[in-house]
Amino acid sequence: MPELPEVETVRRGLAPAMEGDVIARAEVNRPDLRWPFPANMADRLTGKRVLRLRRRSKYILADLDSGETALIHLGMSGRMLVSGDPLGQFVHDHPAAQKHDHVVLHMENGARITFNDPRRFGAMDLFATDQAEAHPLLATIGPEPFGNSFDEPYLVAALTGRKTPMKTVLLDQKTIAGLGNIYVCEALFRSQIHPTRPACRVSKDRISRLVPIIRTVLSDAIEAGGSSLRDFRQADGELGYFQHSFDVYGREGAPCRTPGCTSTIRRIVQSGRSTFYCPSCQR
DNA sequence: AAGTAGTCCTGAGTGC
DNA sequence: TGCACTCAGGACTACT
Repeated sequence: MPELPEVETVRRGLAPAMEGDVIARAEVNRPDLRWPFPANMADRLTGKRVLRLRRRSKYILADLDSGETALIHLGMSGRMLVSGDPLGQFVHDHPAAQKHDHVVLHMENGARITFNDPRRFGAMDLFATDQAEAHPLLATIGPEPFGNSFDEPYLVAALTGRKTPMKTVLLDQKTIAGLGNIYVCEALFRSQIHPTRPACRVSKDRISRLVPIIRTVLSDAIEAGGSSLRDFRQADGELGYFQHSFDVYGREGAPCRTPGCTSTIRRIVQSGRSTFYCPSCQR
């Protein structure tokens, strides 16, 4: 469930506890999540300084002073807990270990980072920093929505000739990085594009509107995540999925919020996933 | 090549 | 109360 905004919120929550500090000890409680952890992961993390935390799509990347980069993917149910931060940004004590605490990073500064993931769709990997762009998980990912290479000409080219439904195309990480089921539904609603419409049959005008709409949908959510971050700092330190209000996602049968529209939100299934949309507003 | 279906996993929710 | 069942979904793999 964590999509780009949630992952960015997690990255921002981890940064003050990790950037510039040394991993004093890495506790690895199982051999794998979705895939086996890389060989000797605990040893390769221990004693390394985190130079910076980056994000690419839905992946968090921690560049280490060993020349390696640690990749963290939250999958569907992954959460991060920050506790015991001596800088006072996370004021609570270390909590008792929970079920599904798979990896715990003990920082030299006293902070503790706990990666908890009940469904184990998450992942971790380690590789040479200068090989990051060639990593199989990162190599085929499309442009970042906030990057310069995501613009109208790019999106027009990416949609041209594609008969695939718009919903499916935007969910494809090769088209654009970081969108998941929720924000695709929201972006299509705001741009009034019907989710089943073949990509090649969306007008250039609508496509050009879609570019800023995707950015706004995501930045609104990041802003909401930022406010929940401030709450986390006072509360339990848990970083992951946050409450956010949606126009269509999860609102099957509820009234459309477009002023003057009397329709109710519908749910259909596309390639095995729920799509929510307004049958009147989206064409 | 492009598109779809199946797969992994656990917990929450629902119906009987 | 408990059991069986369905659903959630990111992203890979294996088909058509």
